[in-house]
Order: sequence, then structure tokens, then C-alpha cells
Amino acid sequence: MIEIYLLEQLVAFAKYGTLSKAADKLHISQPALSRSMQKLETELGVNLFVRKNKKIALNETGDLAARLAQANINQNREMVIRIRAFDKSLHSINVGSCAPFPMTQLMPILQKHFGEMTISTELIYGKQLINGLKNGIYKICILNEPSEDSEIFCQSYIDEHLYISVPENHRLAKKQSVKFNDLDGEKFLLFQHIGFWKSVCEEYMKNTDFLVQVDRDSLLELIEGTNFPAFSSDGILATEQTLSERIYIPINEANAHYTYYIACLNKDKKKFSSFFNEIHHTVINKANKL
Amino acid sequence: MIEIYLLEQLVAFAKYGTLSKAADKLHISQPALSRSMQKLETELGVNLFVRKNKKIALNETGDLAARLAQANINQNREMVIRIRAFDKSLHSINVGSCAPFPMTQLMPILQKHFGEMTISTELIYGKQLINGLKNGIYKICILNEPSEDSEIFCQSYIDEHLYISVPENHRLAKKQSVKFNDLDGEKFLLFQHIGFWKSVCEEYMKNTDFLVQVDRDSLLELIEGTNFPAFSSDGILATEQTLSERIYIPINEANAHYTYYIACLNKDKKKFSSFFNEIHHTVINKANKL
DNA sequence: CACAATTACGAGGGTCGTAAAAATG
DNA sequence: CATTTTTACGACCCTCGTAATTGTG
Repeated sequence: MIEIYLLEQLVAFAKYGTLSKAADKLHISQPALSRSMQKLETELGVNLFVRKNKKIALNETGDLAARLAQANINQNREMVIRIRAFDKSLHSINVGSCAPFPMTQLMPILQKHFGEMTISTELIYGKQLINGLKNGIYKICILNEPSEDSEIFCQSYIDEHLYISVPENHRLAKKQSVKFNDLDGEKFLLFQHIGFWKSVCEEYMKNTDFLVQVDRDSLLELIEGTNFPAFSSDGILATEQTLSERIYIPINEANAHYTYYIACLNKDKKKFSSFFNEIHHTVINKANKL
Repeated sequence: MIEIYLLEQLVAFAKYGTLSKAADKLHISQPALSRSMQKLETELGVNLFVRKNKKIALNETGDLAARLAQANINQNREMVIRIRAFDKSLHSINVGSCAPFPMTQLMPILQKHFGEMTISTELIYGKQLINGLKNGIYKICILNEPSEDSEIFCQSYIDEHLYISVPENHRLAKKQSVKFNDLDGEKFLLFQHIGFWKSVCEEYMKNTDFLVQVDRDSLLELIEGTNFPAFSSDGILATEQTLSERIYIPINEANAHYTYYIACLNKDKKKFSSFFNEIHHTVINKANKL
């Protein structure tokens, strides 16, 4: 068995051609490297170098050895990476969500149940959510439609109805509800990170002129400082402070209303059971109150 | 990068279950192993064990780590084996021969040209000779027919005519030549390691009762001490001492006469050029003498 | 009390760096 | 004479073993 450090030194020599240069790159002295290479030859019981006139170079065997050594080093490095990644995956829950609102609702509940885990979130929608769940990128997903996949456990969570907010003097301010096409030709403030709602906008509001904001603070400032309409929702209105200068009007369209579902792999269901139970009770209680 | 010795210790622990047992198998003290495992965890930055009540066991990550470590160790070991095998192949010429006579003829010539190499020989015939040449088992082959293979260089060498030796009082002793079927029903002494001649015997001397001898000395004793006929050949007669009590009679059959060919891969032709030249000259000189 | 793991401490092996030598163009 | 490799020597790190400690079953 040959230790990795010797293999690294061999590979460095193979790469840089002279002991001095390789030793320099390895941050060791050149005599140290010279001795290591001698040791390597001794341990293998094989000549790896042709030494002639104080010049040293790999022979045919040395060349092979350097290539095989590189492979062994790569595997070793890969091993370390995989071990760390696996360990990390055991201590973290990555949540993929199709929309920001249910994600913010869910976070404190997850924190409560899995406080010792690192909980990270990602906004993503479409096939990638289910794929991510299956290949282990996400442990939990928030969907906007139930999944029928046999590998996946799925439980309904909360609803969200899309609203718009307009200033009091806006032409739509007096309406009880609006349609998507009421906003045709309108300049409209839109936050960039809205998950699947983006696809809703693209499909049903083709004629609206969106002013997309990457930064949340910039968006808020624009909502307060301009007369452009912007999105909100019943969920957001219930949990965040509303702006007094704004009128909130529901959008009366089938595609402005979604029920969110929480999903995980069947094999992980047990691990998350307490969490799913709490969600279930919350939903039930809410339903009873109404 | 994790050194191999730590991986070996981890794998040993995974295999034997307790530090004490594993340390014992590794021929190191148990505290040493304990410290190594701590070091491994530190270097990986990951917990590999569950320690409880002075018991230690692999956790899920440790289990993965042990498996990956085993793979890395295997590759390392494989590397050493391959390096040594390659180096050996550079310093040795393995000759595959279809018959013993041309092989004994060739050995001193090879020794002369490649004295620094280890020269080993193997008696083998049929497809395996050409295959062995192609896959590197043999550097040089002695064939009993020329090879038409495009990868292979082939040069004619010497002839061998099969003889039989019989005691003076044998019923065939007066004949000028014999046929294979003259020996039908006869008990016949045969050396085991005769290469392709074995197949000749099997094909053309089905009715001869061969007494196969594994040991050369036993064979010689039997030839001297019994009246059973045995094989010889013009080549053997020319190079070895003949037995005065025996009469040597040529076998007058097409298949009792072969020309041998020396073959190597085309890519190795250069390396063996001096050797092939000498053979060529030897053959030419011999032809001129006749 | 036997057994297993950890901690403490001193010994020894091995790798390292500095310095010097050797060899070459 | 600058460059490169090897040899020599001493320092230090790191692993090891012994012994002691802790903690079960």
C-alpha cells in the first residue's frame, strides 16, 4: 500500500518535470521530494526514473505509475467530497417551493420540528420540483397541484388567491374584483422571485408591461412611491402589514387561485410525520374557523 | 486528501466491529486506533461514529465512508500490482513455443541478445499461441506453421523430422523408415511435454498404447531399461548424445516433419531485430552447408 | 470484574529543511 | 558558475505503545 502523499509528489513531478519545480509547487524542499521519489521506488520495488548526469526523468514504468497515481488521488478526493456531501445531506433539509408565500409559512414549522437541521429553500417550479425530490436535491417540496406519482407522498396545505394593489386614485380602485385583461397595457410592478406565478403572468397577462424588480426593498419603495399596480394575495394580506395608501382587489380568475401541497418521498414520510401532522391540524383548524 | 493507512484502519474497524478487535488484527494498539478514528473524523470534518456508553459504532456516514475507503484501498492495491507487472513485463521475455526442440535451440540465442532480461518459456500450441502473442502474454512465439495475421511478423527457423528409437532386437530395428501405423498396438514411451506433437500423436497414432512420462529422468531410465520404442528427431540427434543401444529410424510421413517459425508482433519487430537477424543467418548458413 | 473506549505521556520513526557535495553544460 | 540532484545531519511532527482512567454489563 502506497500512501497518498507519495502519489501526490509523484504526480507533481510528472507534471512539472524537475524535482526543483515540483518541490516548489508542493511547498516542500527539493531534497525532501528527491528522497520521497527514492522511497517510492523502494516501496514499489521498481525503477520509476532514469537518472543520468544529475538529470532525473520518468521512465516508461514511472509514466504508468504517475497516471495510475493520479487516478487513485482523484478517487480519494472524490471520496472525501462524497462523504462530506452525504453527511451534509443528513443534517439538512432542502425545500423546493413553487411559490414564496407557502414557503415563508412553512419555514417556522420546519424550524420547530427540525431545529438541529440546516433548512434551506429554493424557488423552483415545473418538472424540476418532482425531479429534485426524486434525485434527493429536495427533501420536501411545495407544489401547486397534487402529485399522483407513486413514489411521492402529498398532502394539501393552504390556498392562495391573487390580489392586486393599486393606489386610491387608480382607475381600478373602485372595483370589487378584476380580471387579468383589466391590466392590459398597464405598467405593473412585479417581483422577480415569485416561482410559478411567473408562468401564470406569462400565459394570462401577455399584454401587461411588467417592471420586474430583483430587489425586494426596491420593489416596496416603488409600490409606495409610484402609482403602478402590483400583486399581493390573501395569504400575504393576512400575515403582513398592508399599506394604507393602497387598495387591495382580488383577481377573479380560476388561475389566480391555487391550493398548495406539501410533498416528500414515501420513504421519508415517517421521518417527517410529526411535521405533516402539524400541517394537517393547522389546515383542519383553519377550515373549522371559517 | 486522506492517507491510506487511516482508510485501512477504518475498514478494519468496519469489518471487526470493535476498536479492540480491529486494532488486534491491524497489529497496532487499541488506543492508536482510537486516536486514528478521531483524526479521520477531524480531517473529514464529519462524524463517522456514534459513541455511547463507551461503545463505538459506525453511523450512516461512517458506513458510507468505510465502503468508499475500501474502494480507494482496492484501487491503490491494484495500482501497485499493475506497476510491478508492467515493470516486470519490460524486463522479461516470455516465449511461447509449440514444441520443446526449437525452444531449447532458441534459448541460448535469446540469452545472448537479451541477457539483461528474464527469459521464460511456455509450451503451448493452437490458437492460444497467437492469442498470447496479441494480448502480451508472449513476446515471442515459436509456431509450426507460418502466421498470416497482419499484426504478426513471422520468420522461418528450423525443421524437425520425427524419429523413433528402438532397441537393436526390436522387430522394426532393421527398417530404413517407419510409418505411424507400424506402431499400432505397440507400447510406446512418450514424454508428456511435447507441445503440438501431442496432437499429432492423437490424430495419427490412435492405436498406439502410449506410456506417458511426466518426468524426463524417468523417461530416460525407461528408454534405457526397457524395449519400448520412443520418439526422437533429427534435431535432437544432432544436438544431444545418442544412446548406443538404440537404433534411430525416421518416420516417413508428411506429418512427422515440420518447419518452425519465430513470430513476434510487428510493433516489437524492431526491438528483436538483432535476434531475428542472427536466426536468419543461422538458417542461411545451415542451408549452404547442406 | 471483565471488557471497551478514551486520555495521558513518553519513545521512536520518518519526513522535513538546511547545508554541503557532486555533476553537468 | 548556475542549475539540478543527491547526501548528510539535525529538528520536529506524528504515530505508536504503555499505563492509567472512565464507564458499562
